[in-house]
Amino acid sequence: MSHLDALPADATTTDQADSRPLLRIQEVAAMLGLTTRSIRYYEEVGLLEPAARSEGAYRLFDEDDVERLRFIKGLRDDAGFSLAEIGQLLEDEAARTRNRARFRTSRDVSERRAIIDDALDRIDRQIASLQEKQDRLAEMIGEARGRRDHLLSHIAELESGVEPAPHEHASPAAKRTVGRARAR
Amino acid sequence: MSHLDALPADATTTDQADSRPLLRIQEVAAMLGLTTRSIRYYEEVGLLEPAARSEGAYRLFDEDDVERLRFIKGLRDDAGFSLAEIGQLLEDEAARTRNRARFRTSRDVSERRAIIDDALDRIDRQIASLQEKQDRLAEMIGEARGRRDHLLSHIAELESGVEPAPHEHASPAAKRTVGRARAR
DNA sequence: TCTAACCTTTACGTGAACGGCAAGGTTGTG
DNA sequence: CACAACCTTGCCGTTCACGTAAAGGTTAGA
Repeated sequence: MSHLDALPADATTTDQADSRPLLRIQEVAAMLGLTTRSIRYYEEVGLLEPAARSEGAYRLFDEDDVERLRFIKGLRDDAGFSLAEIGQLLEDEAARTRNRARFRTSRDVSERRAIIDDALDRIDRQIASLQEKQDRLAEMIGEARGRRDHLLSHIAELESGVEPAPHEHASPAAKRTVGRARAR
Repeated sequence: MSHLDALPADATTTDQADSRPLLRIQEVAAMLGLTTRSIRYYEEVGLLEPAARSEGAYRLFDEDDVERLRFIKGLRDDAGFSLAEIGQLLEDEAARTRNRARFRTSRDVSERRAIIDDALDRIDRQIASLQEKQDRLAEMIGEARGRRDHLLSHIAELESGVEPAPHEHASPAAKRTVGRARAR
């Protein structure tokens, strides 16, 4: 299912009151929790290109632009990618997306197929990158859990035989059966 | 020549008869894939404090320091936390580590218990942070998979309505190694 | 003892990712 | 038409996370 916001019909832009609502930079920024400066900067470094410009050169963003920006923000905030890495992940997807519209009318099947395959490859790379990052995170969580268990074993040690043991690192591996107080 | 005063019998660079080996900054750096500058910087911003200094003020790192640095690197590279956030996660764990020395000598069980409980809380917060980040990553992966499926449906659409394409593509779930070295 | 290879602090430089003006043009509303 | 509230480009400033010398002290080995 889609994840698009149902935005109010009230468009502050040139109301061509039809298919695609176009938003100005401030609206997009507020909507996504970005600053206008950031959005302009992303454009400056080639991460996106607004769908259109008004007569007076105002940037006008469509649904896809917003979606793309949301993705960028996610990659930056949640995944912690640099803008350069994000650029790699997005590559020239914008151009490709535009191409998709162009080739929708194409009757050359193999060409259409090639375009879609290309997009698929790119998405697969995106997923692989994210997955890789998630795996490393999982590993770190595992390590943290290990440290946690280690501490729990110390607690168990305290609660049972309370004498201050000689205590040097590395407790016996037999201490694995520590009751789980509360995890996660 | 500097003043040679009463000096604790050890004061060694490479391990002597001492139980724990102390490493110099370059060794630690090479070992972890960090630069010496980074390590000094982390100390500068309060992320760690080397276990000791040599007589000539060389930084000397023990196992715990290395472990801590490895954790910091993970939080930075894999989880994408800023050094400020890492500082939050590590809090004044350094001071707590010093407390552990007191802990070892303390015979007061409730005090020992308190120290451990505190450490446990901190680790739980670390895990929660990592978990949260992992959840958001999972969400992003889900969205990417959604886009992928969408594309696949387009492919199916193409394949059903036309004659077979001359050459085929790689299998759908081919896991391609996107082995990119991280910059910096 | 001498020396190469480390290390120290101090300090200025740098790229990334914006923040924040200024000076001026554009848009919707009264 | 007036005007506030947007927007534009241009440009300089800032924070973070280091890089890169400079000037000198320390350590281990021959």
